[in-house]
Amino acid sequence: MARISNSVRQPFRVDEIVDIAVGVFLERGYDATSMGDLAKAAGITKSSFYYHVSSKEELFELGVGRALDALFLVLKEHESVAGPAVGRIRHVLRRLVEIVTRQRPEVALLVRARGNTPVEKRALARRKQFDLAMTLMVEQAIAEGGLRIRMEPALFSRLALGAAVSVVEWYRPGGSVSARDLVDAVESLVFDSPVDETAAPANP
Amino acid sequence: MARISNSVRQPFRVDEIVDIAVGVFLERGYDATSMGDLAKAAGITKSSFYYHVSSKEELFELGVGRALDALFLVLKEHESVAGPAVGRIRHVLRRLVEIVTRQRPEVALLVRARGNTPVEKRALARRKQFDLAMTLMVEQAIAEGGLRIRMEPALFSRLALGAAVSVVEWYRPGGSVSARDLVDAVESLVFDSPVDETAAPANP
DNA sequence: CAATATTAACCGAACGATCGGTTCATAACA
DNA sequence: TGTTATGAACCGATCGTTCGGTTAATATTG
Repeated sequence: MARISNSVRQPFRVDEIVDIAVGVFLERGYDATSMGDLAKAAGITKSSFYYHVSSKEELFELGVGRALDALFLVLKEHESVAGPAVGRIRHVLRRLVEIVTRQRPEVALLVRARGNTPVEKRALARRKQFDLAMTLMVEQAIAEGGLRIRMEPALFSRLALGAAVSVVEWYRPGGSVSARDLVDAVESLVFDSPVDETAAPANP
Repeated sequence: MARISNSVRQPFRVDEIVDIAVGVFLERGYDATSMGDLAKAAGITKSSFYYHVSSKEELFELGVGRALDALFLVLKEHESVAGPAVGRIRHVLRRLVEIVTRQRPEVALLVRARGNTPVEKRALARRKQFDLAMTLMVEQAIAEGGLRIRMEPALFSRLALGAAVSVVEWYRPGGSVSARDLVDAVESLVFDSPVDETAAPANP
């Protein structure tokens, strides 16, 4: 009926509320998740849940904000701005997979957004900036002669990022494939050839 | 107020209703789309819409059914069962991209399903069978010596399919990239190397 | 062929349930 | 004692769905 004693349970912090929310969003999807579901997952009532966040949309903003912040931080890392563009692409791709494994719920919230509301539109716009940064690196890598692809740079960028991001829909920590292996696997899929290219040369 | 004259407009067929529904689902998402939205898109009232389909869930079933039927038909094609496994994988992957471009709304409905309801669970189970078929081909290709990958077959299968399927979220017919180019691009991403592998050999 | 009966295709209105969100009282903390 | 954190009760809106009624098309009958 009122506040819970600190000796029983510490009061929620906002980031804990967001943790719970994005976790349920990951499993059930954003739209299919009601505020009542989230409150139940937190073990409090809906009205108590609203004490910590002002709206469902705010939870979305906080969630995707985490994902977008993590993505753009990668672009500022030293390995993302120094050296040949091919190496920078490899680094960003590897770090992206790491983020997907570590912040899976938040990334899922981002990549599943349809742009139905202004808030979603803003998130998609920021994501588009990330894609553009990747495309620019691909173009630079081609200019440097370090990358030879048979498609437009934007398409290569989209497919590579798509493969990396698709991981959010099935990866489970502690599952049969480790996060480290996953990073290597995505890089290998994009940069290595699984067939003998000397026999049927794709990049002559 | 009642039935529309045939001279004005032909009555809807069920598949036309499904066409409309999956189209709106693609843009707004299944959960975010109300039956009223669908009726408005069809130009009839909500209750009239219910004359053609019994429930929203039935629309989902009919939609994902289309996608799953198309996928499993690919597995029965001659090029999917004859010849070296590498070639069969290439063919299935290319045909998958074709289906993604041609039946984009239906595929989107399938890959976005979270398994929240029994109907969704059934759809995901069928999809899993398709993934398994792909994995088996990868294993066979490795055994034949036609495929050399640095990861588990199931992982390679998931990433390749993930890259192909990720296309549903951005491809638009008549856009900057044609469906044919897209098919080639996905195959190239998976089977070609964009870097000089003789310098830094990944498959020694 | 004209009258009649039946079915197909639609609409307006309303249903119960659930949605996101609010108000207010109350107990614990500082 | 004022602030913080909670629960009970509740609100209007919207959801998927249903129902009663209406008209166009079609099949049957005389």
